[in-house]
Amino acid sequence: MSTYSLTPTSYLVLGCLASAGPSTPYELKQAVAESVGYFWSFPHSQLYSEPARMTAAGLVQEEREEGGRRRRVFSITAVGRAALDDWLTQPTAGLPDIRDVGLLKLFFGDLVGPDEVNALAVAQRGAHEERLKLYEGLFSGPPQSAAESTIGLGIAWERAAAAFWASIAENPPKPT
Amino acid sequence: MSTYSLTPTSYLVLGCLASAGPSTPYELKQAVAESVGYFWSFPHSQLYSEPARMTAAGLVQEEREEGGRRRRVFSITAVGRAALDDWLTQPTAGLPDIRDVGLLKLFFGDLVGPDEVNALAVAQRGAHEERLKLYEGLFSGPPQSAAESTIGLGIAWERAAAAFWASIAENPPKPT
DNA sequence: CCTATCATGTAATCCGTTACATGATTAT
DNA sequence: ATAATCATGTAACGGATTACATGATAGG
Repeated sequence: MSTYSLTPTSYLVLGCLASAGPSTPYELKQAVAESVGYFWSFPHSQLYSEPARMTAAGLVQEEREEGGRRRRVFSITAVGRAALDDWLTQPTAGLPDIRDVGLLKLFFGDLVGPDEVNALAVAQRGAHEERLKLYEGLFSGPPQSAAESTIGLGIAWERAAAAFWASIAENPPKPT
Repeated sequence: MSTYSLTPTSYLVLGCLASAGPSTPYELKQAVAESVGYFWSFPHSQLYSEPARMTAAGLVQEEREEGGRRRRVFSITAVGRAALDDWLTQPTAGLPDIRDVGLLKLFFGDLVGPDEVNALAVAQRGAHEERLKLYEGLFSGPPQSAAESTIGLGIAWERAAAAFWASIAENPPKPT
């Protein structure tokens, strides 16, 4: 047997197929772009290769449309659904790395100078505030689903990050 | 010419070499583990392969110790330092994805049920609080350097995330 | 009709991870 | 001595990104 293992991307695709029903890669791309893609993005090519890999593993099955373009339509199998449920049922206490390029530059800020750190802080603050506005404009009322509730963490993160960079800009760290 | 391009990991290594001076991969590993590794971690094997790649590109040079174990010692070259300064000087307005596995599970929470979502929220809240305590214990006074100031974002993030998951646990999203 | 954009897909490369493996050093 | 742990390194695999490429549709 192969050492095939499912990545978060795999489960993302499985979850989308379970939620939205049979989909073409392009439909997946669109669905991802306006929802989960806000906090977990990747290029569209993976929405072609990942279902293909999972088809080989039996978690997903592929059909072709009859007429016209004969696009591929993927749907989740019972095996795939079981794997997804297994994964969703494990609570996951692990935390992600922040892996923020701006923060990495700040970390090495002493190698350059306060001006460069300040420019970085201003740029980062602006970007976070912009993203915050985008998030705040997405929904009006309280979240209507678990999926919608995820935006809350996005908003909290952007607020925290914008405030952090503002404080860096106001009170730049000076090396001793 | 090769299409060699520097990744954030490359700059991380360059920055460590610029900050700490010539280092062996193991010294890099230790330095990373107790500082930048808190928000940008990777396995130690990359601290062997990455300097090797950069040596080929002329950004870093390698020497071997004389006696005993003849370990590799890497040091940044003038070319490497210039590349690092270039990178540090560009302000980087780009934002990272959150890419949080727990958040991904929450996103698909409607596929399982409120109990599973609650268990997830409790586990995530606990993990974030634990990490928060770790961060808060690292330094006593105000940050003494740009590097130390990065912990501020870590703390802000953990607080925001812990509060978010607490709110999910208290007020679980119910699908309509 | 022509062209710009959307839609759909493939190929190749490479970074990052996982796994393996072996020298040194310390403790008992 | 010998086990255990720390230190150091390599090999191989595969997922993720980048780049390329072509088919449809709509607008002018």
